[in-house]
Amino acid sequence: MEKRKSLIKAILDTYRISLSYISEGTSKYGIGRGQWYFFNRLLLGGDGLSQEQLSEEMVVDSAHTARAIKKLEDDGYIFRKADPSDGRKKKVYVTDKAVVIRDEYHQIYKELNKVLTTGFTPEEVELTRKLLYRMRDNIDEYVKTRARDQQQSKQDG
Amino acid sequence: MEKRKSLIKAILDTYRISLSYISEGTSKYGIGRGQWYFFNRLLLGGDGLSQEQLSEEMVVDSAHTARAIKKLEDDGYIFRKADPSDGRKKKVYVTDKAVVIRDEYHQIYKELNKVLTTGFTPEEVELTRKLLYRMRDNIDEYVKTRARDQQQSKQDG
DNA sequence: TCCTATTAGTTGACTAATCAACTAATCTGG
DNA sequence: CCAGATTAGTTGATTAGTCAACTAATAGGA
Repeated sequence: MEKRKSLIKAILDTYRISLSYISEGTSKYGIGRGQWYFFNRLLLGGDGLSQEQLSEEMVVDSAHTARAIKKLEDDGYIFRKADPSDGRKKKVYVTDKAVVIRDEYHQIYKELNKVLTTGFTPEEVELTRKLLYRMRDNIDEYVKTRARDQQQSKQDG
Repeated sequence: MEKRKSLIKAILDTYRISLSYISEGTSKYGIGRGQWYFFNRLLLGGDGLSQEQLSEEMVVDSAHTARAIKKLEDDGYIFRKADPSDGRKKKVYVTDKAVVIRDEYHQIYKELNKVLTTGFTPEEVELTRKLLYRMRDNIDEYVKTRARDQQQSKQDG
């Protein structure tokens, strides 16, 4: 890993430093490093997802989702409702307590975005976003395809 | 966090998925999710750093560095030598056991890089690298400046 | 229908990472 | 030189996240 050459090192650093920034901002709401992205998705991106959907979208284990969602529920930010059409599923919704802090909470991420892209032109910001999602989709596709192939070869014997 | 809009979400996803890819590759050496980046740095980027330098460069707590380095030491991949010029410091070096697997180990990251940048032109790869490090430096600078300011205002009363 | 396979969620055990408190060594100002 | 401050590293307690084993509900095919 030569210095300033590796893509994954830049991603790792940016993730770690951003996380310390975020958790400082969210800690006053009692929301920790393991919950902010769930809360974010539900409060700013829309609620009513099942835990399975959340796990898939957040790219984390369902065990972690269960515990993170429980913490947000205990803290009064979300509630869960059994899905009437499927007794296994629990759909997750934000409470009024969450809605009240929405704009204030959103600021943390708007500010982070501003810090990350300091000195970027609007075109550079958009370009960065596109390149990042292309990388994200590349590795996602690769890992999923490999998992499918392994599943297949197991079935084939 | 609107879908496919957020920079931090793309970074988070890419980090998580890449990590699962990496740990699958490194696990056969007994190197886990918490050690690969230290080992990478020492084996591919040069050894002889102190734990403090490693913590700074990897952007992790020194407590984690101590434990990760201890694990790599227990597994025989690295060794530590007291710095003769400063009795507090322990410099970290890779062992022969590590050097032997270098090329093979390096492949994991070369392959990851290839997967991440599938469909990228060489110019796009270079551009991505530059944009990522600019973001990394932006947030790093911001967090460090704020830490300094807080330190300052504490001293001033 | 009923038997099996799959899916959603939970729990326990483990590894990863942070924060705070501590020890020992070094540095610095008087 | 020496007393107080800083630095490097360790340890304990806690939170974050994964993996495996489990329960309960659903889906699907004979």
